[in-house]
Amino acid sequence: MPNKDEITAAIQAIEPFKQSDELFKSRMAAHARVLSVEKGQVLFVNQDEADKIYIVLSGWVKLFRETLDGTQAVIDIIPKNHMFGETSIFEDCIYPYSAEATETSELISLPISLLKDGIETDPKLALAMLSSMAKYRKQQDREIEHRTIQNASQRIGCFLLRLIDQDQQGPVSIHLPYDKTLVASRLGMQPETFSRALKKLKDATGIDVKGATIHMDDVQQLVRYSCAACSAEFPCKDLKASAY
Amino acid sequence: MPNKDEITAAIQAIEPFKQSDELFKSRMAAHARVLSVEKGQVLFVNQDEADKIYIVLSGWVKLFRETLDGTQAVIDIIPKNHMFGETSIFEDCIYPYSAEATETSELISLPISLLKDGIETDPKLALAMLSSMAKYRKQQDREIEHRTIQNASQRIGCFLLRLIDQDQQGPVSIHLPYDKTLVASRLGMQPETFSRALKKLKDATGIDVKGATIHMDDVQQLVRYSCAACSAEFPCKDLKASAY
DNA sequence: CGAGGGTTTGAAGTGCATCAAATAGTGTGG
DNA sequence: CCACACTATTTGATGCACTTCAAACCCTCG
Repeated sequence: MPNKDEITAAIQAIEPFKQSDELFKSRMAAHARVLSVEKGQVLFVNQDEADKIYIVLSGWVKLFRETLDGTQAVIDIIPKNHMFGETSIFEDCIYPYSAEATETSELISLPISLLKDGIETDPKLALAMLSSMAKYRKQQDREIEHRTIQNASQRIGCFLLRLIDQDQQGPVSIHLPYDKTLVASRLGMQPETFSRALKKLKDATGIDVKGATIHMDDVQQLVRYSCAACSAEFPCKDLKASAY
Repeated sequence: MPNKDEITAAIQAIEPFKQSDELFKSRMAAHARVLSVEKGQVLFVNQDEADKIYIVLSGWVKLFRETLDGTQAVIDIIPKNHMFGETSIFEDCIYPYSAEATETSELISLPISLLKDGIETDPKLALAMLSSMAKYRKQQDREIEHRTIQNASQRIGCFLLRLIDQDQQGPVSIHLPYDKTLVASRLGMQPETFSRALKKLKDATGIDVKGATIHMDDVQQLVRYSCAACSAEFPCKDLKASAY
């Protein structure tokens, strides 16, 4: 169970809050509630009235939307020290997606009204939010690009590259941050397709796959394969934020 | 050739500028430059240094990125009275995409520094930008969803629905805003696929297609077909902004 | 009328999804 | 420590959706 200091630290770690008013942050910390959730627990569903924002302390939260027949589209998977639910501030306080813990996780929740007030009264915070929103937008644009021009194997390769410290030279080991099934949905493909595409990636680049651990002698093997079908050049600096 | 009043009106029409300071807007108007561009003319390319933002007065501008081998991913197609290039403010003033006129168009350009200053000094403008950014983000989220769970025909149907005044009852006629080839790329499919998928949509819903004009007796025909594979219900209010 | 671009059609191939089933891996209680 | 139950992952077989390449058609505009 996190104590006050850890809560403060978590709030401080959120990108747009870093430079913001200390008083504002301490007010947030004072109103924070810690919650522990089990795997599969739903935090809210699409179109719910939004009264809280959440910060992930540990574990992972999947954001998604689904159709009446249950087909679902994963929008994002939120890692430790990131926030979600905040976009609803600009949308009549309605969550634009559902949120579910993908494993046992610890979160903190904060009243959304606090953040809303903060943004409206502290111009510096508003600017910081703008900047983080713009960054997110860029990621989404790239996501659309990837799904348009990269095939399944290349998308996996690209995903792996974003898990690496991008300036790294020489041999690298990567550990998948969560279930292969979840990675697959994050990349917009079926688990079966993921499995086969990973094998294809292995044959094409010579990477070494053992369970959830992937090893390669040189990052360039992957770069050549995946970044060929992308408008950006490796290292794709701005995307590192999407990593974990 | 647009005169001063038309320029002022165009600036005034941009969503985030509507409520902003009059002085700011007149300063913008004073610095505005009108430019006429031919079909195919490139305004800037991905990674160019960004010194201007643009507003479309007439015609259409395609935003896209492309890989070394020329494959391109269309990010958006900007209609009249909309702005583009402004996201670069938050990204070291580098354009994150290329821009090309898809037909003879009239634009105005504004120094990006003006907008940047405006956002930093006028909190109201910053909030308005935040709000419009959030709206755009929502659209992009939905775009990803569509490409994940809708097939080609459903995407076309959804696109058509967004061209309609969504509360409309009874018979409707729609005219495609631009080339079918361009619509296809906007929806992430090949022209051939578009052609065949449109025919399939016609067979499935009974809509009437004549060249670029599409007629139907009842919008519900399309709604049943397309919105089944979407997490949102018709009318999808917030997406109307993406229409034209 | 002819040229050229936009659009459609046909034929063939590829990639991914789907369904079904086998296998590997993990945690549980005995 | 083993056997069982359950889940994650892989594999196989098959089908459908979309792409690709090629060619025909259509429309518009000089």
